[in-house]
Amino acid sequence: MPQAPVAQAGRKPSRIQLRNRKRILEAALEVFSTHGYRGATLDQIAAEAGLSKPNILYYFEGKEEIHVTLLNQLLDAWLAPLRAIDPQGEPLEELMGYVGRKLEMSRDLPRESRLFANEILQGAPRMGPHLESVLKPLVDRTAAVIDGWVRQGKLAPVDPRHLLFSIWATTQHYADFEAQVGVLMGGIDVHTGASAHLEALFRRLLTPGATAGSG
Amino acid sequence: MPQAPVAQAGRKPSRIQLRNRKRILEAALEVFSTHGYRGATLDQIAAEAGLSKPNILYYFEGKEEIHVTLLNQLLDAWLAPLRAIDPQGEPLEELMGYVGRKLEMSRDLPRESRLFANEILQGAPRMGPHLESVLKPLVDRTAAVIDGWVRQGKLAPVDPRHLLFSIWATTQHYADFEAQVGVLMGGIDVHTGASAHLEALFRRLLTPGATAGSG
DNA sequence: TCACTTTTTTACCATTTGGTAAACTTACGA
DNA sequence: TCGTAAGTTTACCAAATGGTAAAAAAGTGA
Repeated sequence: MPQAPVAQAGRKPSRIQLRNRKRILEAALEVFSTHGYRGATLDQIAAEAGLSKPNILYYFEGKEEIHVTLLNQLLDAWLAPLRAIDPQGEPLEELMGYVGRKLEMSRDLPRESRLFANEILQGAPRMGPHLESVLKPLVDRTAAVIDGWVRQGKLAPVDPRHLLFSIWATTQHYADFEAQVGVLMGGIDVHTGASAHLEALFRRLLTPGATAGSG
Repeated sequence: MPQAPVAQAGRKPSRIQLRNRKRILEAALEVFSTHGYRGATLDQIAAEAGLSKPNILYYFEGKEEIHVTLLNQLLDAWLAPLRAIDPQGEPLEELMGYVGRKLEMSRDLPRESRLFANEILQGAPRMGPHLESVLKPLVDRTAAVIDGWVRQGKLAPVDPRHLLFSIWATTQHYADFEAQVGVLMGGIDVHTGASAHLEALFRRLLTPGATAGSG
């Protein structure tokens, strides 16, 4: 038998298999995140990975499998900071810590951010189920925690889901819209300013006390 | 002479020409905004516009020209709310009005939002110059206005550019990440909640007074 | 109605691209 | 060191896709 679809059947992945699958996924992250699913080609990924196209198809069943593997594999890492929120912790500091960690991820893992942004932008055609089964339960749980904090008076009243949207939007913006941010900021010291700004933005929103808002 | 590139030479566009160019751009907005530049095909645009592919190429020189035309043509509409900020107005209300208008645009013109998001995400390969020549001067001017307001004590201290990033990110998030928002919100009444949330978020940040922030 | 221009359609092309067949090479246990 | 399985390469395809040539079909002013 030629071309045995090593894909995901065998149980003991060899060292070569491990190394090459990792190479391919790394290359695919680079290419998919800059060109989107449709804009990326197997040839580009192959070149980036230092392998031939047929060789790539020896390790993955096709372009789509590479993409889905990447997406699902990275979602866990992407959501780690959200899972790290401690319901027993100090509410304001837990959330501010979350903001800070998300901003750091935006700086350190911009390709992952853009990969997800591309996928969601186009209607999550290859990740819809995963959003339902992984993201939604986690968000529901976190929303309940935040609601509890609000009811205890530890936080100013907020809609937990809209709060999360704001945190995601503002932090990931620096990765996803880097091309625009770069033009407008001259490229210098974006992170420090962003950190101070988001710190103020969310601390003011969440600190309980005087109810700012006139109607 | 066959196939005369009517593209942009002649000075008096006929009624048919006007109508068909409009149809094509509308169809292209639909298709490009959902699939991205590379993911969109001329056949899709043609089908959506109710015209044949060669007929589309009678009105535009190629796929790229359609895309660039759309982008540059829509950028003005997209930036209108920013231009509408009145340096003579009441600072807090000018900015809160801007937030509200941007959120409405996100709700009413989600395709435009996604079109730009797609382009920026991939490094603005077809809009880089326009960002420099149109967006940057406008942002520089607005930043100066906001800085003035801050120095007059009419606003709490903020970095104007990071403020704008936050406003863009939070409002456009509802259009760009609609697939995700839909999963997490069940699709009901997103706008009302978003409006209240962003109102609180930015009003608290910008209202001058006690300096919240411990570090 | 006629001559002429504008618009549209019918056939095509050349490239690109995801994917395959099968030969060939390398790794590795016995 | 030999045989087999794992991995890689060379040579291809078929479909999709951006684009063109040229003829046919409207429009249009005189």
